[in-house]
Amino acid sequence: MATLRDVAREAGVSVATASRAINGLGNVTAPTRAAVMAAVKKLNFVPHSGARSLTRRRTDTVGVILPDLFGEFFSEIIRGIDLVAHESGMHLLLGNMHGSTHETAAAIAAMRGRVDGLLVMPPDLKPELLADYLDPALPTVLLNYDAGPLDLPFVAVDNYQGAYRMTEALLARGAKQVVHIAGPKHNRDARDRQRGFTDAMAKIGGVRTPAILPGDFSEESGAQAARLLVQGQLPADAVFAANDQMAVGLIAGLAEAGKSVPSDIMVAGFDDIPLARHLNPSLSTMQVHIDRLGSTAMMLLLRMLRGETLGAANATILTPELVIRGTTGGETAPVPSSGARP
Amino acid sequence: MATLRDVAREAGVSVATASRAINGLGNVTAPTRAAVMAAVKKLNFVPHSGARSLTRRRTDTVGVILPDLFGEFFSEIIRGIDLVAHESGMHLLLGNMHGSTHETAAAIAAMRGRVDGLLVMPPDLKPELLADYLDPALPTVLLNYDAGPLDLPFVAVDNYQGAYRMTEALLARGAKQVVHIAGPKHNRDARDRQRGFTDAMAKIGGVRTPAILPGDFSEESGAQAARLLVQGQLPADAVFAANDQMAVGLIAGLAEAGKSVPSDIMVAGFDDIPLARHLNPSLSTMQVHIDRLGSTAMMLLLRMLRGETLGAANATILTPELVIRGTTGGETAPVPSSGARP
DNA sequence: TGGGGTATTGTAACCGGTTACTCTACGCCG
DNA sequence: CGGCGTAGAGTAACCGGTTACAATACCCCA
Repeated sequence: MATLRDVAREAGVSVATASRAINGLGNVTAPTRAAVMAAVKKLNFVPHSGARSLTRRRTDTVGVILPDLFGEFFSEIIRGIDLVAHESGMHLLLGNMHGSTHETAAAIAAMRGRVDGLLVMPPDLKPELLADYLDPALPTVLLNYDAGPLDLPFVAVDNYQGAYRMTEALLARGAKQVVHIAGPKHNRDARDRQRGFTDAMAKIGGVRTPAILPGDFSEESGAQAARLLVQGQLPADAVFAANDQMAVGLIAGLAEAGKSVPSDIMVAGFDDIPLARHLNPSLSTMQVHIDRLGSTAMMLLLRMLRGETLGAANATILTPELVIRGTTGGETAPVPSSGARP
Repeated sequence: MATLRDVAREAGVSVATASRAINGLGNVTAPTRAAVMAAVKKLNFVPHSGARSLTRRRTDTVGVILPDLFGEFFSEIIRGIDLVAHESGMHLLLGNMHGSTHETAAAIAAMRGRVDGLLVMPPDLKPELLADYLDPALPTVLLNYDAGPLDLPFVAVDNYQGAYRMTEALLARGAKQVVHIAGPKHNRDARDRQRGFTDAMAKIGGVRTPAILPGDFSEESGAQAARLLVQGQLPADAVFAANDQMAVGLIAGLAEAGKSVPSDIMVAGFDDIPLARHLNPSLSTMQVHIDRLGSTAMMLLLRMLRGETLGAANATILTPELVIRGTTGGETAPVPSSGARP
């Protein structure tokens, strides 16, 4: 692969001149520039981004560290980030914490020198650990995580209010005994959603200790909850799952047990993953514009990269919207949505 | 941010010794190593990956260039790639061609000096252009693309045989008039699937010119096809869509028109996206293990990175499997699947 | 006790660009 | 016609690591 030195030699100029010509800086006569460009073409020269970023002290890349890189939820986040990043000519370096704390540290460390800023979503990491891992000099925006004393800007979903409103809606539709399927115990989103649920049950429903079944955000744990519900003879006329995935599993489990939704029991989820509207009956849920989570965070990061100093005060809280569909007795017709590929 | 020089000074050794100690090479006494490590801890030193890769001439990163970064299809590919890459300690740098040829060139160029190898999926790029863009010295594996004379290794799905087998299955289930909804005209996968369909119709069904409706792989184009089918009074007892997305739109469109699946008309798709099994009735389709597309390509790339010379002869063709579900009158019960996050 | 061998450590070049600073040559002015 | 200002081009330091090679120190044995 040709280097800048090769180009300079070929064009009969110094590396400095070659560099200036290629980067379109001033102080280069037209003929000189032409000669350099000819050499570039001839040698098929492409600047070595690694070397370039070393001296420029800029990589034009942002690191994205998520618990996972796939699934509808993360896929949407990445899409939101990419939308904004691409507009600013930024590249995305993906890191994956694969669920382990140790991996998280490694992922963050591996980013050093490769990125100008970081977007991190550490749903079940302790703030102290995060402080250890992060480089204070590297602009960082957190996703769904308020780091408190670390004073980092973040973008989050108002899980508490969302859960509160969904519970309220279920009660308004006539449910008396609403059961919640919780998410992972240490997961912040899950805890906030559970709080919203219990508060709404207490304040609106007048129920002090509503029934809560364990879950871990997976489809299987939703099916498991259905079994508990039916076999345990738990009285319930509505179930609010902490996320859509569990609601999907729950519905399948209920169907197996011969319960019909929504006539026997109403079901609601949280997130509005694309699948939600395709179920039959379609799933009532709290709509989170997941992609906005990513794009908003990326915009905050861009501001930091431009030199602004941002902190927790610049946090953006996204409010989810109530979407009533078939599983709570709303409209049932599935709505066609976006395009896609093979 | 502390540099290696800082660490060396702090530990009272030379940079060379510091480097050796940090990288665990030999020829460093225990006390020296301890001193260096203490300095590393104290200064919170993290090696600068950019600088490191410049001298090592290795980045431990692979570039992934896809038409898009999101959606269930790409998300699954990324998952497959990550699975293998992560095991080998490799990072993923994502590039996006955003549908434009010019962007594709830019994306590939931006990878130079940042990655050790490339995974590229250029579904509608001309081979000549690809040859211009790619660096012959950079190990590259193509996804769903046989570059012919370029002689690059690739991983692809046997679209022809898959479509043939699905058509065969529909005929075996008693369909007489099978209609195909095609994908984008210039898309290779789409064309191969169409060929498989027409060949099967001719050889098995004895139909020389089967009905084919236009489509573009999007859900909306499937709904559009449903309208054509119903309004055009096209006689059909089965529809084979070139991908699942279109099948989803088709089913919604048929429901709107009062046609019931599978009793009035059978429906089949291709890909087996996660959504397929959640539909009601669930969608019959050709199961492609999309993640394997990614993981297999990554494994080929790893071999090249280890020094093997691979070409088109090393291509892997994945054979999709027939999955009969409710939309062709098979089993109807939805099957719970994998876990996920909020 | 001196010489050879080995284990540690240091010096400095290098990866491939960028850029501060220097040098040269030219045009213009007084 | 001499001196100054400036544009164009070159030299070399530098980004932050790695590593070939040189230098030093230490050990052992004859």
